[in-house]
Amino acid sequence: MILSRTFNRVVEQLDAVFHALSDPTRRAMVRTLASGEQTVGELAAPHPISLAAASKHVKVLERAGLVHRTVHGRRHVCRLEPRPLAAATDHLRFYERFWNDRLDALEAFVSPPPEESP
Amino acid sequence: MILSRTFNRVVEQLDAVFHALSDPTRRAMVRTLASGEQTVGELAAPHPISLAAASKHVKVLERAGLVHRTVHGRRHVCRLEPRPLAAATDHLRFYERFWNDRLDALEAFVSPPPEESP
DNA sequence: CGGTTAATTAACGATGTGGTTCACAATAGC
DNA sequence: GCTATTGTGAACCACATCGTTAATTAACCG
Repeated sequence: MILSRTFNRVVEQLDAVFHALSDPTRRAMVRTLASGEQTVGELAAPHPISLAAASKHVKVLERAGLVHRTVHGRRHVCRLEPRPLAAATDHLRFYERFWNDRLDALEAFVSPPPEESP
Repeated sequence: MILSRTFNRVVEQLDAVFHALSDPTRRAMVRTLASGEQTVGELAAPHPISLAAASKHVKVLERAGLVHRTVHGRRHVCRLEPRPLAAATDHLRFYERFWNDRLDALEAFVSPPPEESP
């Protein structure tokens, strides 16, 4: 019961992380945050959207656990949280062997390697 | 011009891939496909949804380039395509060093390593 | 041929998304 | 204290999503 609740939390977290990353503006914000903390305004600046829209994006990132916010006076300083990114990467890494095999097979098909000497 | 169009295609592809992965049913389908080809019906079977709903999910995966479909008579056989997964993984791997550093810093904070002998 | 099976398409509804504008709260600074 | 700055919240719009059911297409099979 507790286990299944925990499982659900993990699944929903993954949902939220992938959904957060499915928007190019938010991916750009994450990239920006990788180089250091930024306020909501600074995150919004490079994008042709209103501050209110940017605020919503930040909230999506926050809900996904990708961003942590610290309020300093009237400035909201955002910091990138590494763990959900690591979790998402882990999830994809599950397929690594699979797509290595598949891509190797593809390459082998395109340019077959020389036969071993019999 | 051509370059920017190409860039847009890549960005939209990433959008589509992350969006496709943001749904737990679709992630489960992808996992299933990692163990071999499956028809739409077989992909639908484990999930408590109609075949029509599953068909839509498959279409989303297809649009993201994650799945390739081969029609054999009335059966639509789906195969996992590795490249978009590799692309998404690459995108996340950009942050790998970042979150390694951050997690190391966190761990160091929680349990400081012994001081070097002075 | 007729019936069954596999899958898509269409139409609908509830809900979510991404954007806007405007009003508001709270802090900073003169 | 007044004003400008920073950010959120609410209301709204157009559109996408995820599910349903019902109708339709296409292929297999007895």
